[in-house]
Amino acid sequence: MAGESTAERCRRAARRALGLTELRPGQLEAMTALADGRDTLAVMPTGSGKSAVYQVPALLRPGPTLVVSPLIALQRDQVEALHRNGEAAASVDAGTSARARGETFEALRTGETEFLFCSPEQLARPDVVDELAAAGISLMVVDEAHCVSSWGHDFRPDYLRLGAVAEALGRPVIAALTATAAPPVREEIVARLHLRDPAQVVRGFDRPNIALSVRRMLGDPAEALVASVREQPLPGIVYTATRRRTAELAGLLADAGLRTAAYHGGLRRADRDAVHGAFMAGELDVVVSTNAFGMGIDKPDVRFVHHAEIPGSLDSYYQEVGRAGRDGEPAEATLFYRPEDLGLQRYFTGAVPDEETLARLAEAVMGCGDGGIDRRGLRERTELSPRRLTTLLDLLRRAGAVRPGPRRVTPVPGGPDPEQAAGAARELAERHREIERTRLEMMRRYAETGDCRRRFLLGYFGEDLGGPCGNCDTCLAGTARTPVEAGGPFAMHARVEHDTWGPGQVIRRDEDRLTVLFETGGYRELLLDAVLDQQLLRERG
DNA sequence: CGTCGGTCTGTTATCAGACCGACGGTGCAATAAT
Repeated sequence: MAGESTAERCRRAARRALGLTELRPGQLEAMTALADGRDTLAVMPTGSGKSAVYQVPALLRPGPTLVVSPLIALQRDQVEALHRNGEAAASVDAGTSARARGETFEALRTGETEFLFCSPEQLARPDVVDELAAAGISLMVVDEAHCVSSWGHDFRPDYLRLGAVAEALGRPVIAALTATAAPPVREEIVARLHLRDPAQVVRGFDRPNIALSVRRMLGDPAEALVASVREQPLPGIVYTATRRRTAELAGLLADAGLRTAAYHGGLRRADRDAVHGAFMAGELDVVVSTNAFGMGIDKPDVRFVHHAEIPGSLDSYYQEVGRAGRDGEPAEATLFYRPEDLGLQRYFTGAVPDEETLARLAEAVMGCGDGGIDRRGLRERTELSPRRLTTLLDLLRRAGAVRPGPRRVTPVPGGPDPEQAAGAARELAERHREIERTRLEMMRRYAETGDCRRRFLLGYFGEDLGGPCGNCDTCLAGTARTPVEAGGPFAMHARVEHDTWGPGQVIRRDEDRLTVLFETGGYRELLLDAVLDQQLLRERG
């Protein structure tokens, strides 16, 4: 229809294909940007219709849609949901037979299938990338996009290759979707996925119905935690830091007469599914879990989320807490805090690759001349696992030494020699670890603050809650102060620069101190007096 | 980085404390044995 605006076309498609009569403002904004061919980063809470954000533009744009999703279970859920709407969708994973694979790609090429779901690991296979390139993917969606930042560096390094995959696919429009991402995580998603001038649609992080509190523990919190759960409306989730602890706490809760189960990544598939299913069906009062329990759990009536140990960042914490009270009714989030527990998280952020291995790898690439070497050959020569190889190659790439392509890895002409490259790569890894440590440090400050917890948390995510929230322990105890007047030097959100940590932004302002998020230094707290006396910061326009 | 469990040690224990090493989360894919 000539003259019809993109937004109007999105509304109509949403109504016709998905039966959505109302669109939320953020939803429409993100859809419209994508339908107009603009890369988009959408940060929207679960339950705000993130799927529609990519499905509507997918239907409006010619060419099939690739959806990258971290869990096979999530891929299947989404495929089923699309089938229920009468849309053609499929997924491909390691369990897909060669024959089914062939048929799926064929259907994608002919336009019979609109949506294909797969993991980042599938996209590390050159044959899969070739098939998708032949199908002419027009929209690439990265669901749970915060995984790029939280998993890419070590656990699932194929997340780091998605930007290169997009290039190899002829650079379709990219949609990055997530429920939780603090400003530096957003920046990393944009950079890693090579988003070009993306529309950023960020909708409210605040979940005012969740009461926040921290209980400082001197000894083992188990007893206090069990007592607290017994007084609490059910159901709920208890997060622990180790697998062992899930069984221990689940046992204590069972002794207290609660229907409870332990959950972690080491359980057999069938047991995990059984716990998940029982929790969703309302047959369990409490699931005691490691951080394995989470993505894909969208149960509206979770009444509490307790943490028996501190998690590694506010990003993780808020993601886990966000599983409470999705129905909007009152819910509780309590952190049982012991400073000793920070040690485990410090260990988790630990390892930096050694320079010798990096140099050996750099040497192996450079010793092959300009034509480079394929990944298989590199694996044989260096005896590194595929995962390790991907992680190290990414560091060497950022050090300007190598170009890791889908098949071959080539040296950068005129780049640094292996020793220099290894040194630079190691430094990048060290810097990343330091930033991780500052994120843990922010988690600790949340646990120890006497100020309004919600204001602290939202400040971390880049939002300014005007005054104390009235629904956290510090507000109820009366220790939460009203925020310092805006204005003056180094106001909230002011752009600043530090000699060592480079450019940054003020993300929090207390009476006597500033918290600044530096691009290269991570989160740092600076005493205002010292800042003024020693001129530690300069304000930038 | 901190905890846990085992072993060692010492003006000889029905013992206490030091010391040491192992261990700790998230899932994909691919493979081996039925």
